[in-house]
Amino acid sequence: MSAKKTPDIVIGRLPLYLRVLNQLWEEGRTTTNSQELGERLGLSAAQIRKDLSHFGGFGKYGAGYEVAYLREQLRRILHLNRVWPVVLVGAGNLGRALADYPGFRENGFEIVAVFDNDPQKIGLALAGLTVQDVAWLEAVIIEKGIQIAILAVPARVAQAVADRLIAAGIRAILNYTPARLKTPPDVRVQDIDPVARLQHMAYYLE
Amino acid sequence: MSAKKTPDIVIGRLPLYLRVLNQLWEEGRTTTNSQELGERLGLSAAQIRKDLSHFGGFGKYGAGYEVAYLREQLRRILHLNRVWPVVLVGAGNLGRALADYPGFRENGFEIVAVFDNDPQKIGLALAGLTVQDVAWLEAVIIEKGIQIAILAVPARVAQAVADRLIAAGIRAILNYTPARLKTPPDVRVQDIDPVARLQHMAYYLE
DNA sequence: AAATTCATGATAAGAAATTGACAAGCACAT
DNA sequence: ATGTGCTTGTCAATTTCTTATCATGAATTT
Repeated sequence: MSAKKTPDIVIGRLPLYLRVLNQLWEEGRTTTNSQELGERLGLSAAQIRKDLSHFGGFGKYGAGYEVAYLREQLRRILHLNRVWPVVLVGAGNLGRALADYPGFRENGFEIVAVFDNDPQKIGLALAGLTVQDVAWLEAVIIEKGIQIAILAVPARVAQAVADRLIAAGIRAILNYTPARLKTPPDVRVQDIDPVARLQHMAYYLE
Repeated sequence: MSAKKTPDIVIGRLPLYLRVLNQLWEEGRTTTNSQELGERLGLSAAQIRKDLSHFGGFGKYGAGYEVAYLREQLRRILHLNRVWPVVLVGAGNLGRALADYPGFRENGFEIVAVFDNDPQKIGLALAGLTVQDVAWLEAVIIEKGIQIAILAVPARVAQAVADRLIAAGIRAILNYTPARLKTPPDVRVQDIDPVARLQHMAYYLE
């Protein structure tokens, strides 16, 4: 009776599929197939069909997939048929670049509040928002029912801030710090760790 | 006679091990063990031992690992016993934040040149460097023998710039654009895709 | 209307990664 | 010097992930 959960690794590929479908859509294409998707993504056609099969049959035998329909289904599966409000903690160089980045809003994630603890930064205007004192972090998260946070603070305070975020109701953290966050199992963390990525690639260089 | 290659997924964890070892080192610890490393990283002790075993025996039976020694070995394996010069292409919001980020230099990667194609940005001072015309991209890469590039340009020109980088001798690209780069097999790409990460996490929210 | 073509979705096979278990071997205590 | 305790490194077992195969069913052609 175990409801076979879809593997997380499969979920992680769905955003890639969605992005290619968005491209195809912008190119005016109405249909595609697993082979084409695979070529664009550098994955095998079999894998794409297998991944999609976890959620039901989206294609037509002999004809492939309708771009608009599959796109819509993926958006539904990933819960992207809404705009998710996001809090950004940290208004340093990185935080400011993130606040200005239009890609979040364009893809369903809207930064609705920015926090910092530096009096010099509090009150600063940033991408249409005002940097707020981190003291009000919990109040804003609770009031607006926000579930997603972007963490762009110094590594040494990352865990403490994360704890506060989680206590206030945050369930997903995009972690730009190199700290390994300890979180309860129902809180998701994704690390953005460019240094680790460079180090990974350096292995293959000489 | 096939020299069993170490799986890429293992290589990808080594930077995480290294970071924890750096922490332990800063804390003044001289020894550790697979269990402690596992706890700090959220991995099983068995996995850490297995990963390390790909490169030989670094520990002592009954006693664990010497922090300084294991750290040094990992740095050697990852080719981090040197400073890698890096070119940064794109001096927009993101590029500027990356240029200012001290973490690259602190971990063995030094941005030695920044390029853009916008006349407004060319000549700008940026973290001790001057933004150069992207026309000179190849010349600088070749002259300095650079193998690593950070790509922070608009998505629509990402592939074209990547092609130029590769032709000039770049072998590793840290790709901040959402484009899926097509590269020869001997060129490594690591994508930094925060939107995809948020979408991944959104699946688990309600 | 029947036959052919085509790409899916399901299943099976294969490959890869993780976990478990334990002999090996060093350090420390006796 | 011998014994005990502890953690590694390896091998085997298990689990997970990917790839290959093919019957199925829709669309198009004859």
